[in-house]
Amino acid sequence: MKTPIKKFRKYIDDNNLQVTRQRIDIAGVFLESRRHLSVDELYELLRNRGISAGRATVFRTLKLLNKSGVADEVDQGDKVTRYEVKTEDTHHDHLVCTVCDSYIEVYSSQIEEMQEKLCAEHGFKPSSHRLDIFGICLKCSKKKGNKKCI
Amino acid sequence: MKTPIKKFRKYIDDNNLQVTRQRIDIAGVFLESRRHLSVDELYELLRNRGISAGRATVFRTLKLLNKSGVADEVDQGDKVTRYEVKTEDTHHDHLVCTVCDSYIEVYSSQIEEMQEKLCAEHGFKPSSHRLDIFGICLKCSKKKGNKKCI
DNA sequence: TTTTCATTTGAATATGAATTTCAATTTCAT
DNA sequence: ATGAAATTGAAATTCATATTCAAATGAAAA
Repeated sequence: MKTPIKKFRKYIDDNNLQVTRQRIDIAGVFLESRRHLSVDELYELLRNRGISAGRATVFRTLKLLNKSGVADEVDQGDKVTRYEVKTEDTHHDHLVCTVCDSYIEVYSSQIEEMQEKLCAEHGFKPSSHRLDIFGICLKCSKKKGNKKCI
Repeated sequence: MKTPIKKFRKYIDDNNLQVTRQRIDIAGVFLESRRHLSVDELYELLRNRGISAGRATVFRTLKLLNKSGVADEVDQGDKVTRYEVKTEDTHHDHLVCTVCDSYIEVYSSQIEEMQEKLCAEHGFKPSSHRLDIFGICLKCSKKKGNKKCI
């Protein structure tokens, strides 16, 4: 099992790209963070840690991480593309809270199987899918106000 | 059971809006079409039929149709918001072909049930969801070239 | 019908995220 | 160290979405 950072370095090698300070810094902070991050969010996170990197570089590095198979794109339906660290284990779906924007990652092999069956019935060859359930998380449904759930 | 156009008119009435030529024309063409339409696509469709309406009006009318409960937003993951006529029957998921951009609407009550269960396990109150499976449709997988499937 | 007042329209403009440009800088191999 | 090639990042561009505002239209009153 290869670590994300090794995967990233391998991709860089294989494609005759260079290992630069920015790429290492950006990948490092991204991989540590266990959140869904947009370009701007990651850019700010880097700034807060005193790491200098331009937005364009953050943007390009996230694309690179995605192509390396280290990062997955996630679309929370708000027109902003975010990325998450691709887990070694299976694909997962999301329960997205519309009050606090937090999310829970879930996985159901039964649902996956159903999907396979559904595709087969239509002669459709699936390559990826996305299941997002929007609603209200436990914390928020217990609260009165509209404060963020952290 | 109310027809979509009546629903739309009721919404207009209830909100002290006006029934205008443009709104009727735009809603008419949208409801006839059985496709997913973006603002620009619907705008072009209208032009082709010799119906004059500005992009801004098409944009606003689609929002209005959405609020009326006549149109649903669909996100094909390509950063363009499209709308589809909301069906009377249950919600459906999509098998989206990444070669020709066509899609098949599918529905599986079993998958829906699984989703409910999954949410319940996490104390999550679902309000909506989105399941899109991306892959290659039957027609495209039979073809050599990359021509559109229509 | 004519006046009055609010709503609607649509061309133009603004917004904002995604993406690209390009000159300056950095990296790597020699 | 040198030079070719890749990278960086500020600024510009693109493109869909959203808003502005003056002119047009609609509805209600006179």
